[in-house]
Amino acid sequence: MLSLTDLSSRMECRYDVGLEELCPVCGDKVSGYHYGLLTCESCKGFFKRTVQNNKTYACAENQQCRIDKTQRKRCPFCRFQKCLHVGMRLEAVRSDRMRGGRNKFGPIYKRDRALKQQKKALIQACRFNLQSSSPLTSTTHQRDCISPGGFHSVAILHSTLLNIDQASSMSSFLPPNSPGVTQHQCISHSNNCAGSIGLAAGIFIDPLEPHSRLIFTQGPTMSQLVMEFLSCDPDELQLQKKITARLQQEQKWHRDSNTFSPIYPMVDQLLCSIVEWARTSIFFKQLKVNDQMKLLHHSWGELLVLDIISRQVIYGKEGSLRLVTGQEVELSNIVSHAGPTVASLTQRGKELVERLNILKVDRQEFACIKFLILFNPDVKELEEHGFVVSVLEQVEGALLEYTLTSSPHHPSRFTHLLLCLSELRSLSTLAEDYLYCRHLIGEVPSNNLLNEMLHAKYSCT
DNA sequence: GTAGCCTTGACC
DNA sequence: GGTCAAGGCTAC
Repeated sequence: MLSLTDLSSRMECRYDVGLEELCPVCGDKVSGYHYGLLTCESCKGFFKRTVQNNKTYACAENQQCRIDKTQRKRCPFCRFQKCLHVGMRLEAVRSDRMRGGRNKFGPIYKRDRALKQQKKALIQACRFNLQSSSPLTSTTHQRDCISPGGFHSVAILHSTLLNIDQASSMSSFLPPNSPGVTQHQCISHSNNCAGSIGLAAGIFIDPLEPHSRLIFTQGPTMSQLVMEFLSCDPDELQLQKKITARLQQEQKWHRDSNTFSPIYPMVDQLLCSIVEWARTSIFFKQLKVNDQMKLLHHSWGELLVLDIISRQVIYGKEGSLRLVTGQEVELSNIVSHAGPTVASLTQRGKELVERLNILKVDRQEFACIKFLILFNPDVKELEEHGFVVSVLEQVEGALLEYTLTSSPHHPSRFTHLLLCLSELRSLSTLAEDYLYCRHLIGEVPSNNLLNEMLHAKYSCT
């Protein structure tokens, strides 16, 4: 059982990881701001030597070397690519080698410090609020068990992330993409994701000059980042048409079968759209496929619940549940026909929607929350844990700044959003447990993404 | 070549 | 005068 204290200590752990500041390149202890961001002393020196001496390295492997404290010396090529990827600035290395003084990043460092300070204060306030609210009950001991060895079936998600067409229903969600592209390859060899990386790190790669050096522009503002998150969201109308068409096709296919409830294909289609969203999203698409899978196996339930909840806030009507197909179902109908778990889920979901409606949470904030859920540094054995931490910090910073700008008279808005996220996580646990129980009694169709996700989550118990 | 420590100097 | 992010020095 997971108590609120557990949840709180996990949040504490996660945020302390952020606040004690590990080097985003190698995970060593940070010694200060160097060349645009907080890094350790050795990566600072490495970056300086590389740029000052105009060094060129080659990778003996496949340019996907893991860079951590113990292995950072092994591959300078991948280490330097990672330095650039996390946002170290070439132009901060002085060409005239003048010592001392301040550079033009002073105001950026100052703003970053102020944001970190404010975030720390708000998170502490949030933690205090959490500890004084009622305890949660759930069975999420398996949440800590995500590991590559624990997956029974990873075929559908893996091929979806690699964009290999499956016989399964999700194939229509998959536009072309470069399989298995890492952030290193992305920066050094491809312009496909220059827009996203550029926005994230203030880097611009001239599309007409693929072999030109990186051109550094002014760093992105947090509001730019929020807009980037929003632009990753699929168009609701297109999604509605696509899923409706797929469901009609499946209905024809299974016309003679009355074994499965129609809700499962819909959940499965929602999961496909979530995977597709993640796969093409800023930051996520730069991760290695193994890390992508680990993050999605961990967060699919929360993303699913958020998808359903946000649709009610943005498009829904009071007293009814709006489906992704655009249909409306009376909540009273659901409650009267459902068992106690679904009735409880419906009631708690309704209350959460009411809270979000009172807060008037907008699409930008929902877009940020999706990234907060996806980039979870608590997921075990991430190869690029430092990158995930760094993205999470950027998302938190962007959301905090957005709430302070859009609601200057409501400084605790960020805290309220985090509290709503906490309730959403609790709801997700309940929903996942429910789905897994239905799966055990054979109610969930096999060979689909939902089935695979349930297996991945519960296989290590 | 690496990485820890030292020196420098603009900004507050 | 203190701070801190640059470059420099040097033992390994």
